[in-house]
Amino acid sequence: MPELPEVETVRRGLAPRVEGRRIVTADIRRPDLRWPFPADMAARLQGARIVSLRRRSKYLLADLDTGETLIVHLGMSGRLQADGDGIAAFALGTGGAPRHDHVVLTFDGGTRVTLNDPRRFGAMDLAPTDAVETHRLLARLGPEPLGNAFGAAYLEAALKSRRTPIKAALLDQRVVAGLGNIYVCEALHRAGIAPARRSDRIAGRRIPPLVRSVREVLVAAIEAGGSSLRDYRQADGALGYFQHDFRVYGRTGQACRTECCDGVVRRMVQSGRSTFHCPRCQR
DNA sequence: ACCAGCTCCTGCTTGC
DNA sequence: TGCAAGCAGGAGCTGG
Repeated sequence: MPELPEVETVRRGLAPRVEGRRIVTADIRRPDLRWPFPADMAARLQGARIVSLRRRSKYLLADLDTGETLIVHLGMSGRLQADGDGIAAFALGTGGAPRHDHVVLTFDGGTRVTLNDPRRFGAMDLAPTDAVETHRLLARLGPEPLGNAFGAAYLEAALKSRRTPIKAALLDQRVVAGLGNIYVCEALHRAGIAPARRSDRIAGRRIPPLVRSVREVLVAAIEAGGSSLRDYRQADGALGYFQHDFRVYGRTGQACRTECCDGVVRRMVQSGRSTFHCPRCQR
């Protein structure tokens, strides 16, 4: 599913098409995704103008001129795609109405934004803009990995009290918000840290390179338009292409891409999730 | 308090 | 070829 780089790519694609635009119709085609929508969501959206489209972690936040913010999470398989203002609609199905188009917003000027989510792990909710950070889905999120609050001092303190493997700690959204399985694997590989290493047993001198690796892999992925594995597409339907730059993710049995390392990428399972790593250069 | 495992759902891939 | 099990990028919840 979309991790931070994918959500940011979608935000950048959508923002110029929806900011300043008014929602003419909100077609809510089912009552829920992971959780029920607010019963009056359509009424609260219709007529509202989107002032700005922001991102917090993996959440898209559309601030409305009504004083509310629309919160969107794409779960594992969610897509948000725009069409109707000159861009061709991305072909989702083979004729007929595409399956799993759960919410369709039509804007003045003709732009249409469709939320498609086969697995329905996604979410949508409305909250007062001035209190959106305290919404139950956002309240416990850690710092943005690309923001100033995420640095070596912060991360060292956060890891010191945790006995879980570093892989699990970086996946924990309370530690740092926005990383998922792919980018944790990639960041740990770039930092040369073994995914199974206990968080509280990582030497202090190794923390700054880890922070740097997290930032580098996210920035590179955003520049590449995200990673397209199964479901993910950019807002205009285009594929991301960072998956071609993976150094470990999904590369079981292939050569490690670290310079001068002759290791082979291995897959293991940590807390039920696949971890890809090079046992040779990650310690 | 912390942490591992389960769970929601659909669909693609893999192996027999 | 057909079928069923396994697996997938998230994350809240439960129970040890």
